[in-house]
Amino acid sequence: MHIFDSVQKTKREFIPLEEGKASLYVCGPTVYDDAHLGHAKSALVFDLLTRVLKANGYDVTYARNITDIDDKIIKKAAEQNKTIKEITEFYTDSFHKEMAAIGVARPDIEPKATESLEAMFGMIQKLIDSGHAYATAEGDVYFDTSSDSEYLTLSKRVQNEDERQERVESSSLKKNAADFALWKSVKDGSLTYDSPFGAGRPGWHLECSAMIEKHLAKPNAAFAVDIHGGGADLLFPHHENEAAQTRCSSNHALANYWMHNGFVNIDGEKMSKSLGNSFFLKDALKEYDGEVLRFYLLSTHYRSNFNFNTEDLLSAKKRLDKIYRLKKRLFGLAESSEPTAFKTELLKALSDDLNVSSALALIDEMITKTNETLDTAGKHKELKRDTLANLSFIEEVLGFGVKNPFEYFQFGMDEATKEKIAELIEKRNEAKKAKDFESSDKLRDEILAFGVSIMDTPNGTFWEKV
RNA sequence: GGUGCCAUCGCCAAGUGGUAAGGCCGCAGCCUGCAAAGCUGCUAUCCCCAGUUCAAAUCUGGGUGGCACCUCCA
Repeated sequence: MHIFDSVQKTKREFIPLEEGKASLYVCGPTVYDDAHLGHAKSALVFDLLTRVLKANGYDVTYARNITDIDDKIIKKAAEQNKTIKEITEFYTDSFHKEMAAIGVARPDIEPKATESLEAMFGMIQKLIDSGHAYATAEGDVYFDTSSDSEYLTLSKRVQNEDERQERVESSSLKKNAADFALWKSVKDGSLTYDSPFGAGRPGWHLECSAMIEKHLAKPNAAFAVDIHGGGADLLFPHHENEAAQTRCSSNHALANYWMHNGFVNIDGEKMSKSLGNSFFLKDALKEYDGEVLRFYLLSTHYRSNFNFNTEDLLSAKKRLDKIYRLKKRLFGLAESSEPTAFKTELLKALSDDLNVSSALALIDEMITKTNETLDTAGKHKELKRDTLANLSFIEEVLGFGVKNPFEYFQFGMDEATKEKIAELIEKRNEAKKAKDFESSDKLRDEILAFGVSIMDTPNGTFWEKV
């Protein structure tokens, strides 16, 4: 399998630190607000990555953190007159629910900042002891970027001297402008923790490095983890700083492979709160089946920027519909456990840096070919068994088509409406039987008015939400 | 200003040296009482200019046009 390494800027073959195993760490959300489509995209990308790694036989350990210590959380709590814990628990819970709705599995490890303080203290101490960090008179602890000869090699950034001078003056206690906080002295009582360095809060970058050491790092490997992922905006300064902390406090570099997913824009504009409802995942879930959102957000390569708009989403839905129609066509039949050429090809496409587009092309070709054969006379027993196996594989590795196909096509329809439609279909079939096509067509118009389409098949009349 | 990314059919989108995947939309047809679904057929030489090469959407240089990061935002 091959992965595009966003630090080396090239596609590299994936060779794990430990044979047969893969460790993955992804920067998760700060739980102070509802998840937006960008969070969904990131979670989806790395959910797909773990599935593809597993399908390739790797024993995957996936960790994604929850940042529950942050100034924005404190601000929100104050605004809503709630406790920090009420805020973080509420948004952690909604994050989990919404991710589940788009088929994102929970990571194996989900560390929280509040539960990782000891690990952070240990890392700060190591950095101080080794001369990579210093405490100021005000009680803050900073990472000394000038002590790390490899600083900025990750993001390949060039320090701007003018800007640097300017910032040094505005923050006189820092040795270098680029130095970042490991521990922030806070004495207002809003949210402070006792530490060997005084009361305060950890710097944001620290938790990821500390959690990785605590949960994933292997003692004698050249890298702490195989893969580190996150949004494209995290490369600098977040990941640059994480990498610096880790290499200066341990005997290994942070990650062998770095993966960064592209951004989600809305109708051509960068997401901003002023754009309203489509911004949040929870609002999108009211309008569309979570799996449609999953399919749509995953249908473009993860490294490209993604432009979310209704037209393309509907186009994606139609594509997913085809998978479900084939499922419907083969509903209730037994599947083969034999390998198929399709499965091999699909995994091959996805193993090439998650080339979902190629995978979808293979899926569509498989569906068309299968339908074509099924349209001809014959039982096609083997084809049906293999096709079901193919569909199962699509579910496993891409998470598409996991629902009951009949329920999928009834998204958002209440029971009363469903019963009403069933009644009208019954009446229409009677009219059809009597060859009273005028009545049957009138009844069909009534059914269509519910926003569904209907289809007469040899197995009866079915309807689908449009 | 610094660093980097991108530009393929009306729309979405693969493809990193060998003569352009797939989907949506559209048109024609098969099927159907008529539809829907399904199936068949049809639709691009890859932003512009120059260069390298037997051969370039794919490499190099220049241009134009988008975009991202450089402010603890995925």
